[in-house]
This record gives sequence, structure tokens and C-alpha cells, in this order.
Amino acid sequence: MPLAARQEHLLNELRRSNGELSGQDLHARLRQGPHPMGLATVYRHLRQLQQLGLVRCRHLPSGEALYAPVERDEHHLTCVDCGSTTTLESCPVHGAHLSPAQLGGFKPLFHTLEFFGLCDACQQRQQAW
Amino acid sequence: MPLAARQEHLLNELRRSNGELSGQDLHARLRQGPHPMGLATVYRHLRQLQQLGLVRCRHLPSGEALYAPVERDEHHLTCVDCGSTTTLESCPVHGAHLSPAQLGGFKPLFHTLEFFGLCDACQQRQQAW
DNA sequence: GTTGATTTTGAGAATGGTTCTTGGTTGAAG
DNA sequence: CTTCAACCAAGAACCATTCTCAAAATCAAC
Repeated sequence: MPLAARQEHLLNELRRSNGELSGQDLHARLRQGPHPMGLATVYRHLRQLQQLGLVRCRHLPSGEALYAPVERDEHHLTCVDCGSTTTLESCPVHGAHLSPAQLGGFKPLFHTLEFFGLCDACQQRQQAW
Repeated sequence: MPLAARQEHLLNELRRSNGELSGQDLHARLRQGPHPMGLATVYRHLRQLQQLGLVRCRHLPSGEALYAPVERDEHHLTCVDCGSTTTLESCPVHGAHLSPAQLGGFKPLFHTLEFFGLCDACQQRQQAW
């Protein structure tokens, strides 16, 4: 079953981007390209691509969801104060292996490993009152 | 600096609970206890407790945020189809070690490691069409 | 090609968790 | 008794995401 053309475009746009994109971002970018797509359709396809194991997603503390191709195994440091995130160079988990017993029939597609804490700037600001 | 009494109550309610609680859950529980608290206040304190490193939080695919005391190092398998989550017994990362160079002044308070995929039931359902 | 059924789409409305606003309450200090 | 500041609650506001549903596209037979 080949990927629908619409989904293909969406996935290409994600791959073309350097960073992660939110649903709104994607919609805005596609809007001014040769293949505009309604917001509802963007979200519909993002969900499907995620279930196909082609797209990963993580949630910011703000509640916004960011999407990226699965093959990007990036992880982040996120500040619980200002919300800024920085990307880690390497994945500390790498091949995190779960035993079949732990999985119990679950078929893993991707994982998210995020560290939350205080960024340098916010620590300084707190100490200075 | 001692914790304000209101924050203490909120934290106790979280510790008393077996599982994670959403902001709404907490508000509902406190409502019928001896120390009711407005919804806005619950969220205010949850954010503060998070910044103090006493509370952790993770986001479900639905966008809902779940809170727990930091000392609980639980991680989950989450189905990208039906959204159900199951708890892992042990933390595969354990002491996830980040070098000072990787941290760059960032002060980690907690981490979340979540696996996303398809649960047994949803795989079956997909195959059956 | 035409017809009719099925699927996909998109504009706008609805949803719902979270945050903001506003005005009231409390409590300590003077 | 004032004053001032901190804290709080109720409801409005916000906004990313989802839902609705009619129109458009696709497909399948004829």
C-alpha cells in the first residue's frame, strides 16, 4: 500500500526542515507551497504517519506538539521556567532494549527522552531575585 | 524557605495517590477535602513545585498533563492509536549520565522517557481491518 | 463517458486543558 | 483602625487540536 501523495508531501516538508515543526508550522509552510493543505488534514495525516512509524512527536510544556521524521533521534533539555529547549548531540539511551516480557505485545515505534530542569539564564535570574 | 501550607497540601495529595494525576483530577480531589483550592491555584502551585524539583510531569498524546512526585521514577508505554498507557516496572535509563559539557549550565530536575507505539489490541484491530 | 457509491478534504465551529484578569480576602506591621 | 502586600477564587480568555458536514475528488462498474 503506497503512501498517499498528500502524506508524502507532508513528510517531505518535515524532512526538508532542519528542526521540528508544529502542526501550525506545517500548515503555514504548505499553505504557500504548490500543495496547500487544510489544517484539519495536516493533523489527520500527522496522526496516521505517526501510527505508521514514520513520524515522531513530543510535547512542549506549553502543550504544543512538535513533529519530526522518526529517523531523527534527537533529545532535549527543556527549561521548566522559560520553556526554552536545546538539543542534545547524542542519544544517551541509544538502543534502549525492552524485554518481550516488559513489552507484552506492545510494538514500539519511537521513544522520547527529555530532561527537564532550569537553564543557566533562569538559575541566574532566580538567584538575583 | 519552608513550603507554603497550600503547596504542602497539594504535594501530599499527589503522594497519597497511587497513580499520576492531572491538574483537573487534583482540583476535583481537593475540592471535596478539608482544603479546597481553586483550579488556577492548583496550576500555579504545580508549576512552582515543578521548578523546585519536587514534582514531575509528562504529557499524554491528548495534550493532558499528568503530575507525580519526582521520587517516582516511572516510565510508560503509550499507544499512538488508542492512547492507553501502561507503566514500566524499571527505568531503563537509570542514572542517565549527561556530561557537564552536554549540560552547559543546565540543572536537571527530572526526566521523562516514554515509548510510543501500538498496543496489542490496536495491532489486532488493524490487521482485522 | 456516466452514474452512483465511497473516500478525502477544508472552512469554520466546538472542545477542553491551561492561563490570565479582576477584584476580594487575609494577615502582619505600624 | 489603617495600610500594604501577598495570596486566592471565579470566570473569562486563549489557543492548539479535533469535530462537523457539505463539497470535491476518486473509484468502480456499466
